[in-house]
Amino acid sequence: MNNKLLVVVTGPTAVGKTSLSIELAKHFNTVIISADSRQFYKQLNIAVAKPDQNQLKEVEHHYISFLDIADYYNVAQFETDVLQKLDEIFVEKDIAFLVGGSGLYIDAVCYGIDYFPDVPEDLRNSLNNIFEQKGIEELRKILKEKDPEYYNIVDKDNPQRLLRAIEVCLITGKPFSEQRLNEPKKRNFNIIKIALNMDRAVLNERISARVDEMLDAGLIDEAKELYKYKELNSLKTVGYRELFDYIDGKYTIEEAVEKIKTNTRRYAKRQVTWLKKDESYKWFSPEQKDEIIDYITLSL
RNA sequence: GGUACCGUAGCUCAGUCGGUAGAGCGUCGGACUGAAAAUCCGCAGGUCACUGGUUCAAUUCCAGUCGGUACCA
Repeated sequence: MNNKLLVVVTGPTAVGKTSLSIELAKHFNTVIISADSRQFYKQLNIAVAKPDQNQLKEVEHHYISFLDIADYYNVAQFETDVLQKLDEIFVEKDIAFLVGGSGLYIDAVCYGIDYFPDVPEDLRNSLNNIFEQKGIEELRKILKEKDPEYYNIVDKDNPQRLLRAIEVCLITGKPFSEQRLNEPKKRNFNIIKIALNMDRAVLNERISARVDEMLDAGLIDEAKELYKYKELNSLKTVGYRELFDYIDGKYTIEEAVEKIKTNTRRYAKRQVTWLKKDESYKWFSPEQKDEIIDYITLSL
């Protein structure tokens, strides 16, 4: 353990993570690592509320716009990448910020994630085909046979959970549950974790206002440009999906905008649910900049 | 002013041949180890516009009042 410090700054979407973290990074004269799984992609800009050019100039950011929307990427890769990047950063700096709203990605950096081999694309495709043709009951049947222990605890209504467990069983030849150690890994730096939140009604208003701003900034045009890639995983994203449906004539622009707002609210709620479970977060209002600086300073 | 229809959950609406009600959406809560801005689960919520009448019993039938919509003047 050295005396280096990673400061996590997270919270629901639209709470004000970006601008606050830039002020914090400037104050501590250091860099920001993004933990926003959709800001990774260079073609996604408006809907994912990426920091703008000026903000990116003010503070050095890592892991923003470093992937193509067609690239395959995952949490485990992120863990590896960020740990390596932190080694580089901590040569010069004593402190770094990890900022974003993707809770699973933050946890992978802080606690690690169990190792599993990559899944060949055709295996995932064929399992998806089984699901589409035979339904979820078939997935349950397969998993029950391959890994009865995990079958007992898994959410049996959730196709992604079932599919993932089956995948791992098939590529490793061992039950998923056996390989899921779920033990926090040791890090050679200290970590403090800050979560930002505010009154839900106020947050919901901010979400609504931000969506309107995105529309003014040209969100519809951005969606039209990306329409041809709509099947990519990276485009299964709030703000694009709803507009793709609008382009398809599924609903009016007004309906699509309402759906973006609703889905963003739901996303924010899921983020808060995830964070509340982790008691290591220290909660602040985004206005408590001075208190946050004091809190970080005490940990240095 | 007249006629017709309507007024049930936050919204859109179902329903009860009279026995105090439901669905979708939203809200709220939750799960979640390689799709995570993804995926999945759950709960709550209604003086059935108001007042009176008939009835053992009215959200339901009747009358009036108020509000809305359409058409006629």
